[in-house]
Amino acid sequence: MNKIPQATAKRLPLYYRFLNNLNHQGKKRVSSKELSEAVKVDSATIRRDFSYFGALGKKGYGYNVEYLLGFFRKTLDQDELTDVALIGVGNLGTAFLHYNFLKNNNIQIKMAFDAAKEKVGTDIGGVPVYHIEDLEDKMTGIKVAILTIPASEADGITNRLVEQGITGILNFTPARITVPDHIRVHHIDLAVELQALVYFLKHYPLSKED
Amino acid sequence: MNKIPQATAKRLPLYYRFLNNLNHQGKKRVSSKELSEAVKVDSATIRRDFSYFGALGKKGYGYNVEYLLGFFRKTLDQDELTDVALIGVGNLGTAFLHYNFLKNNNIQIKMAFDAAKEKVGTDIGGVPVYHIEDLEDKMTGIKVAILTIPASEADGITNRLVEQGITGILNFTPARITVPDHIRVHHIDLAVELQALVYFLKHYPLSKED
DNA sequence: AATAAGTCGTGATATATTTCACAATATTAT
DNA sequence: ATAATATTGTGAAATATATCACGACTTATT
Repeated sequence: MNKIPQATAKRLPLYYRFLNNLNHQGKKRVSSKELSEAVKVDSATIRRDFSYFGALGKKGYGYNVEYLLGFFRKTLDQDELTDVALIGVGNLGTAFLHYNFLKNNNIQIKMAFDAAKEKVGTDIGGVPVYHIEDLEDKMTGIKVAILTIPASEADGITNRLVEQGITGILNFTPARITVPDHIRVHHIDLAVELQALVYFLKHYPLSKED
Repeated sequence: MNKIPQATAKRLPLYYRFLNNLNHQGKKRVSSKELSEAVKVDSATIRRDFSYFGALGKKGYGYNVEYLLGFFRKTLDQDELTDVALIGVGNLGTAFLHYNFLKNNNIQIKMAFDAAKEKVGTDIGGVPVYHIEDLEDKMTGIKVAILTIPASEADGITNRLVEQGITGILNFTPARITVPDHIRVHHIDLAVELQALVYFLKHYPLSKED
């Protein structure tokens, strides 16, 4: 089952969300062409992506929205809830806390940490904010963390997270953190994204979108 | 000159920032191996990336930090300033406004727009906030926009940006916006990123980082 | 001066991803 | 019923990216 290409895996949450929208709109069937226009992914790519999970559609018909949705729900473990901790309740962190992941997703931000006294003890978007000192005490059992702290804090906090037994980190700091091999880190660097866009605009005019 | 792979282009801002750090630390030379450890990119990939720009290093020595930095400064148009407008001054938008892009970068957020009266007229991180109604009036000459608004607003605002003559959009809304072919859109979907990380953790244990 | 160690640049290869294009099948229209 | 149209699933080809591995050259060491 581990033979799904990573590029495909990255598109699954996107497909899932759009199928959910269609379902709410009461749409019963959808073709790869329609889906392609909605999510801006080539229709052949969509069919190929789906095909890794078997023959989910019907020739000449398309895909049954409800069936496909149900299938992805299982595949993406939408039943199983994943608890996440957020470290750093600045503007970016707060944006995450207000994002209602539970609405469509299988992810729940269970707690947040910050060093600022005025934030500790509050509730943001229903998520309690604890002091960063209490990380080890409070975070038992949580395997995924979102890092929205200043770059200068990244290494120190990362080490504590590793110590605590984390398995995945979504790193929004510009620092490229070092972790043992068994821990997965995804980097999202807002400045790099913006710079890359500007670079593409200057050097790859008129090309297709990313 | 347009033959640089996109994957390489996406890493350039990253290299640039780390070279800048090294330079500030007073380091004179650096090898692809050292750089590899810092930015977590395979050293052969780094050498290949650099090689698209010619022979920038010296065999047996490595790369001269200052020279390489100067080279990238030119290549990445670090001299030329790109003005950017930010649409939507919520938590995510505010995070961007506090990010000091000018420090290391060639990008300046020149203005921001929001619909909330209490935000209009203020200055956040040195960036003036205008009312979204005034978008067409104020935004003349700006070619790049960051979209940090609710998904429901995405299509409407996008159309106005297209009308106004935008060429690039960094879209943080979950909506996949539709634009004419000559406009480049990069999507960053925070929920998708988090879901993808969780999916990888469950289905691709122990693999290398992304 | 000779040797050892370090490092680049790159041809070749491996891996990953996307896209084409079409047979097979389902639906719709007449 | 029949023909026309729509759409999947996938082999094959194309494209894109990453990695290996080594000759050539530089620097450091003895």
